[in-house]
Amino acid sequence: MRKTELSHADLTERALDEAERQVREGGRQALSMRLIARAASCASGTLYNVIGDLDDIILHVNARTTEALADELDRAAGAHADPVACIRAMAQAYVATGGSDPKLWSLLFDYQRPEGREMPDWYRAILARPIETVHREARPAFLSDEACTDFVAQIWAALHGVVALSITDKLSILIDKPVAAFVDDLVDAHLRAAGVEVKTI
Amino acid sequence: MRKTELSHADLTERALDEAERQVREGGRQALSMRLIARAASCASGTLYNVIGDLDDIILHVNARTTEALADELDRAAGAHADPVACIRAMAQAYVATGGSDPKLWSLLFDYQRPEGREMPDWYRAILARPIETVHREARPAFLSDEACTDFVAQIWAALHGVVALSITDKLSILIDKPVAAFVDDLVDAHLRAAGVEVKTI
DNA sequence: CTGCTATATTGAACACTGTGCATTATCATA
DNA sequence: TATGATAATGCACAGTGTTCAATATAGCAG
Repeated sequence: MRKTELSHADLTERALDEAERQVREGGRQALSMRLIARAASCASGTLYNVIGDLDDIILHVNARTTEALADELDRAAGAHADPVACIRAMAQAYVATGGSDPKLWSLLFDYQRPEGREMPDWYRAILARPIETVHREARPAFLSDEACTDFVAQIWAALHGVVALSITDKLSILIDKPVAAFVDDLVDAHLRAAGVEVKTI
Repeated sequence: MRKTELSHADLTERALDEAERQVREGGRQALSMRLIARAASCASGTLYNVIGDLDDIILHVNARTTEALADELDRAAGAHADPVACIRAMAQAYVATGGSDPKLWSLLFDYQRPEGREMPDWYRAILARPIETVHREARPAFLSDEACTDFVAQIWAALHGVVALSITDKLSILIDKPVAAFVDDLVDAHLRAAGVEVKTI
């Protein structure tokens, strides 16, 4: 029973590659079980055995997107020693990554599990990864763990909002400055509110 | 040509009532042109003549949701004289309204027009309405128009993020305090950052 | 290497979907 | 009332996710 496990891993990868491609190009609407099966060279029924239904496939695509974000945040943080500089860089990395593949991000942001189907634990864990990265890097700038947690939660929600509005073309209703500048202001505001030492320009 | 115009208005209302009901109960997935037609007592083709395709129907449903939000913000603001109290009340009204019909709000937040089809101007105008309400009520708390605009943009994006995360069950990953308390903290932080006089607790 | 069983794969079938369009019916005017 | 324009109809088309009986295959005992 080893051979089938290997080929299952292969098939899963091919299927998710195709699913991701479809979403990137045409959003949730473009996802097609039949086309994924065709691209992965298997029957549609096989996808149900190996991965699951369309909801499960979406979950896996979202997991990939989240891990890509976590990697990007790690990269951004790695380039700076100062925690405040780290926070700024991570915020910019967040919106840059989000803006680079809007359709993929919409799937991540918007997707609600159908009622009666909870998020699996492995998925919750993956969602937590990028947040943990931010917390770890930001921690030295704060006096207590609680202060840091509150700060991270607020800035995370705010950035989520910025990217969501920006993707659906609704940020332009609020402001006309570029997103990057707006994000800088937003981060500044939160740092100031949290009482973190910030250089005034 | 008056009679048909009247019946068109009637049909539109019945169709949108049904569309809204469908979304409220089953989200975007539950929307069905055929079922809307059945409930509105007309053929599906007629909907295309009178309202448009499914994308147009979604736009109209979203317009209704936005106007309901604007009304709710007006109500919340009307109950307070002090601009800071107004801001707090409107923020709470925002998340309360958003949380009360998650599926309807997901449609409003997530919906992206298909490429090549811009948002019509009448829709952009409706989207701007609740933001204008917030700006008008918050204005006295700020020294300049620009300061107020910046504040509104930031708080609006942040609240959008909070509701979006809360709807998709992702806010619990960040914090365990109730949403209302989190929103109070968020508003406080923004007021503090903007240099508005806030009573410390 | 053969025979057999358990497991995996298949693809047709089902009940849907949005949308286009030729056909039919209805309305306003002459 | 007759006629030309306009609007409503519902079938046809090309898709959709998902199920499941039938088929093929893989792993293993002899």
